[in-house]
Amino acid sequence: VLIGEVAQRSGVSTRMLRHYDALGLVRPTGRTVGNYREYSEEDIRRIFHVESLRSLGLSLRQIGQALEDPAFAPSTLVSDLIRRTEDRLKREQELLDRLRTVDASAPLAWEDVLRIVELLHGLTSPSAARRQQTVLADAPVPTDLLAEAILTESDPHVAGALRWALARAGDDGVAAVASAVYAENAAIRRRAVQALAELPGDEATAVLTDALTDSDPTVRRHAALAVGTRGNPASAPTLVGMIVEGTNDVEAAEVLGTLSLDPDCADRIMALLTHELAAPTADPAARIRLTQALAEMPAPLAHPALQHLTDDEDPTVALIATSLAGVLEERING
Amino acid sequence: VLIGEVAQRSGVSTRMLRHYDALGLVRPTGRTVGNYREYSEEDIRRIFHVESLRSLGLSLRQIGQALEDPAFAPSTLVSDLIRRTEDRLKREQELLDRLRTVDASAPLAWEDVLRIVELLHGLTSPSAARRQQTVLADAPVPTDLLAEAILTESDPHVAGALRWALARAGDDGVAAVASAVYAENAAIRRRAVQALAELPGDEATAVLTDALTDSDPTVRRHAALAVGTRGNPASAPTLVGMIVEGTNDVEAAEVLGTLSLDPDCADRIMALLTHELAAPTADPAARIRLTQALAEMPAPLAHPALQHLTDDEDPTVALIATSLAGVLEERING
DNA sequence: TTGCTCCTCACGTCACGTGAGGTGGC
DNA sequence: TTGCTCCTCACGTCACGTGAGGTGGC
Repeated sequence: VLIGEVAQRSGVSTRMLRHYDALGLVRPTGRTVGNYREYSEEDIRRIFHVESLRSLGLSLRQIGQALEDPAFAPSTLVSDLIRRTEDRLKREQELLDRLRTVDASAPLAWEDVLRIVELLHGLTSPSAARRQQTVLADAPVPTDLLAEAILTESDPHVAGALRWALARAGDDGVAAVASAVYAENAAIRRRAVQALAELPGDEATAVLTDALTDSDPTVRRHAALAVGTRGNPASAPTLVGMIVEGTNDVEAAEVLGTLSLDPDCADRIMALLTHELAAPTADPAARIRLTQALAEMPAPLAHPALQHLTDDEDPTVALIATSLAGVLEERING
Repeated sequence: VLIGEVAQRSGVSTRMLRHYDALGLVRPTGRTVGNYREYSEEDIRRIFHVESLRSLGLSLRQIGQALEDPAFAPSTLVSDLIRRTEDRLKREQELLDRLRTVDASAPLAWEDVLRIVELLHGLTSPSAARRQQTVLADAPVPTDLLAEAILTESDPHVAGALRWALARAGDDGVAAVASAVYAENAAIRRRAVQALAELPGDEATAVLTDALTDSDPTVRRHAALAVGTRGNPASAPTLVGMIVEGTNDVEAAEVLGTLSLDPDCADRIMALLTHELAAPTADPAARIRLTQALAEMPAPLAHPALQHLTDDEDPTVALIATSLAGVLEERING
């Protein structure tokens, strides 16, 4: 079989078949009288083997070794190829993300492209200081970049700066992070809720209210503090739970106090608090925190409850209740 | 600033800085008396611009144009880069899949690698005939490759051959496709259920029973036929539904007949069938199919029901009921 | 004088495509 | 004779690394 037909049948160009010959990869069995390369069926099978190995990303040199050297085992090379391919895949994915971000900014000139790329480099720098500096620089960071950065930032200071910048950016900040409240990754949901907590407006409130039923406790707690501050009593059970568990309990108690400016709501919160205080499973430290939380409630409701706790069987609770009841009395009388 | 310091500050090798100079990309502003390249701060800024654009995948030639030619707009090039990157990403992903499959087969020699790659090419060939031929060839296809192919095969004939090969492969076939019953993609779940339907054993039955509550109706129906055949009465409502809707109704009726060999089950199925027949919303064609299905039920139960339908207000139903009741009488007496 | 940095020129990498210039078989 | 296939040799691609051989400033 002459080289042209082999090329047709195998899909390998005549140029490459000659190259394989020169490298010694596939030497045609014979030559015609006119010095034409003459391939046997066995040669052609070998060409297909070469192409098979090429489809796995082996270099021609590696293919040569694989087909010649019996001591050259596949295992090491294959796992090496896997590692390298994973690497390239990751880099290509990062490149694509970068390109999409640039494209989304609809640059009119290459200067615009350079601006975005530099911002991007700053925001994804391994140095937290550099990231911080990029956020706080004079050039405002586009909202979508801020949102993206917020959802992946692990350094608390930089995260704070990013949230501040997002809040300053205005209305579209909410839209940019809102969808992340429904992300699969809990860490992303937490960051989204923290960012939304600092953004005003009904839209943010609505999404935060959704987050009250999140599967992740930290998300629920961030949402409860934010939503409670905005006057939604649906946050009350989570806030009481925070006091019981001792996570951000002081802040939670304050928010409950704010919510209690509404009389109906105050009644319901008092019921929750006294229920937890009376629970047989309540641990002493939790009962102390609950007692302290009562002081944030409206005096007419809190005072009788504290009065009742002054002869609690836990002496610490009794002591705190006595003290707080005194403070409330002064407040009422003074 | 001399070239060495520029290289340090920018991270670009002196070799490349000279190359940029030769290409005219970044020409250092001056030369020292000793003919050393002398870069200005402006030159260095330009180097960073070049690196920014390189991080987007532009070639040096494209960077030259971008920085020189004001008419060379980013938009076209950027979307072109995106398209090419998506392409490469896809190819890299396919390569990685191939490599992982090869690695999973733990090849000891390159011949083993070649075998797997050729099977893989055969199974993913765009030609259905080629795929079919690969499945039916003498060399048995490893179970995991069969499973993968089954879940993506769209040609019904090839799919049938794949399921047949999987059933012949023995026990680990179930394990290989079972998890796909919980895949997100409904088409994959359908294929998994169809494959499991042809596999014997309690494990397959358990997974198929799970699929009875799938959100996709086709998945539920395939599961109901399979699970019903294996004697699980939980499939009955779906099977009756298939008769009402006229999808695979004959087969569904047969399976209901088999289930009715158990007297308790027969009573429940009769209740479902007569309930549907009496439903005020039942369409005429559905009532005909339900009437026909009664003939598959045990004669002592089916006969009175058919007798009652002989004076149905739908004359077609009445006619069929009369005829089937006659057949049953013959069967009872004969 | 010794190290160091810089210079230019040029080859090698890797898998090819694309000629140029020439020849053999129908 | 004409068109086709084949031959060898060799340059170009693209972003580099790595010399060789030489020079200027501390």
